[in-house]
Amino acid sequence: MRLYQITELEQLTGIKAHTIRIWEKRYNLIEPDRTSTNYRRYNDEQVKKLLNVSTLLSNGYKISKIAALTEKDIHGKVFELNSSNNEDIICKNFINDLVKAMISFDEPAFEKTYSAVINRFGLFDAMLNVFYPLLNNIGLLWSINNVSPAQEHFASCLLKRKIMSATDGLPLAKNKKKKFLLLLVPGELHEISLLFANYIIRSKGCETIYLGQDVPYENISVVLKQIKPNFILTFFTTPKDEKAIYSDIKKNLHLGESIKLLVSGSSVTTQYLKDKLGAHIISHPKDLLTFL
DNA sequence: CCGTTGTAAAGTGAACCTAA
DNA sequence: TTAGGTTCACTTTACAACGG
Repeated sequence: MRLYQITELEQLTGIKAHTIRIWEKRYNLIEPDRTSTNYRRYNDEQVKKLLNVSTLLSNGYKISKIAALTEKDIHGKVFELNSSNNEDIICKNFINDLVKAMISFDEPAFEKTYSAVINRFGLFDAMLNVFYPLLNNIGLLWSINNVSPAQEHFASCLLKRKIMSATDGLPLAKNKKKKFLLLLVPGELHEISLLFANYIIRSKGCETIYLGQDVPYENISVVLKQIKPNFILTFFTTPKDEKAIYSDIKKNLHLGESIKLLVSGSSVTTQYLKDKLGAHIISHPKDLLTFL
């Protein structure tokens, strides 16, 4: 079983490490094992408990009251809350449920929550309201080390599969005038946003050519010549400043006048690429919808 | 009834130490 | 050098008690 350090717990639950320690001290809320050097190490059950606690907390329960409850009571209360009607709370509960399923590699539970989310929001709003926040929570989109812990991997693989099958279910492109090429350049590894963008574009009836991640620059040139897309959409999520991104694009991507570049991702926060390359900056999935 | 005061709970900040 | 641990003191908030 994987053990978590307190900062990871902070990430997963959104509760400050300091606060977690204080709760431990004042209420014995969660008493983790310690390393030989006295560092706290939390197990899956403890993470789940804290997720439940955070759910109750955001529903107006006092920490002192929560701390007095048994594990079973906490579970019961959280279960009741899932039938509440407040949008924010529902999202938060969904996210917590998904994190819980994820850390215990519980695919059926993940599927169950996934279906509930989709039923409620549809794929588009589910992505915005639940799955992006989830991925942010687990540090996936902004992860610095490109080796994801197994649980992140598990969750992102499931999500990818879901988006792909949703995309497959869409009718074929009707609008042949707009052809999009979607890809990630070498070094960019987080494919989910790209898959989601693919879904959005396809759902608007436009044609897409999906190349996925880690496409060598030589291959891109070949594809460009052959299929002549109207637009290229790509994401930059690995931390890198925009000047470096610019020079990479300038050096490696030879776009003619006829191809418009669309860029997005957490590393693209300014208008720099727009000024330098005339690129269209997508800072939110809704921007993409507007663009279409 | 309403403003004031007291108090406990909850969370935060800072200092200082040790481990990684 | 940074992350994590402990402790104390502080601020903020909620709420009950009080007195006019």
